[in-house]
Amino acid sequence: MKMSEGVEWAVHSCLNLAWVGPAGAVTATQLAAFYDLPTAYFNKQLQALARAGIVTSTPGPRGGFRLARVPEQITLLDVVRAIEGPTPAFRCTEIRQRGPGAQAPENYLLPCAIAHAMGRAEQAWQQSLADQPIADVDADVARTAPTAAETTRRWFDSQRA
Amino acid sequence: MKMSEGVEWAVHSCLNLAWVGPAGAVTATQLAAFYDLPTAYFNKQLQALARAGIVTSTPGPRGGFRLARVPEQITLLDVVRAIEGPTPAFRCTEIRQRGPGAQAPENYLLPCAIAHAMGRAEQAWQQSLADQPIADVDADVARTAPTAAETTRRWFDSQRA
DNA sequence: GATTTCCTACTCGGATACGGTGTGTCCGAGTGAAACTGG
DNA sequence: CCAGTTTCACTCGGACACACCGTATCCGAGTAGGAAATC
Repeated sequence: MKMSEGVEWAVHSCLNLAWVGPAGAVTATQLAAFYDLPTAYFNKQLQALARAGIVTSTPGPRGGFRLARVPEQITLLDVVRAIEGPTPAFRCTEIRQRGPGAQAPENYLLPCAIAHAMGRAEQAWQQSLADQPIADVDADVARTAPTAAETTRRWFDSQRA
Repeated sequence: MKMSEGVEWAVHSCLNLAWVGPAGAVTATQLAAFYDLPTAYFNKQLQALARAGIVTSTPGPRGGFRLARVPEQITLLDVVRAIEGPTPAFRCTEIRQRGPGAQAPENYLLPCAIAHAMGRAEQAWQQSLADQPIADVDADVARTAPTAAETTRRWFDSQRA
């Protein structure tokens, strides 16, 4: 069970966009170049964020991406679901109803106990993600690497010139 | 991010083994036939459980698998980690240290804030799994489908004859 | 009849192919700005 | 000098290949039990 690599890129992009601010749009090329990552694939992930309403995209010259909301209102769950999709990790295929062990359909009105337990765990995971907005991650970065935000902002500003 | 299908099979197998009891070993062929699933692949999952010390395997005629511990001491986390492996879903590739945005290595002594936040969520997930032994799932099944345990046990007994 | 030997059938276990999803890349549609032309 | 028009470079957006891991399968090593031969 592995999470898509794009999630890491997306969260970093949200942080970068938050640091740059809503004034100017940042292109996918610039965001990819900042980490030396494949441009086109990076763009693909940003499109997913745009579809989810996390960032807004403007085409044409001087276009690019910018945050659609303030960092306080973008949770990690939003970003993860935008990239990974809404499908839960554990998918009950109802094998209990298959084979010679199967009973009458009336016995399967209640959900599978295993799926129930797994769903509970996943809900705990999602809750933890939902409780952490991008702003919180930003605060953690400000505490552990105080110079990162300002340095990043200046680099993107220099690219715009 | 999807979990391996084998997890569902493994948990069901643990429940079935718990219902049959430690007296007689159950073969992979029987467990697979019970749900009408591919035998060889099912065997592969059971091997993973055996490597993790969740079940014990005995070769030869009258051989098979049986639970290595009582259901109270087998958590869902044990089963999931046995099948999925210990690798966490989110793997930080440290892209923050790549590209022109990289700073001096001394700035990266503390762990990445994003990986930290993701790790916190995964820990909540694992904790929820660790808090639910197979015995709890068994109890839930006994509540929602009281006849399942006894019916299953009888079917496997009939196969042994 | 009891014991030893051998054999056979059955089990798990790891090594070997196939397919689907994530990964990576490409080119086209749309847009805004800048340059050019005419008044 | 100013307004209108044209052109063009730049952006996102979706459609197109490649690779790796999960899925599925097969055959071999090992073992227990039973049958046969011997005493």
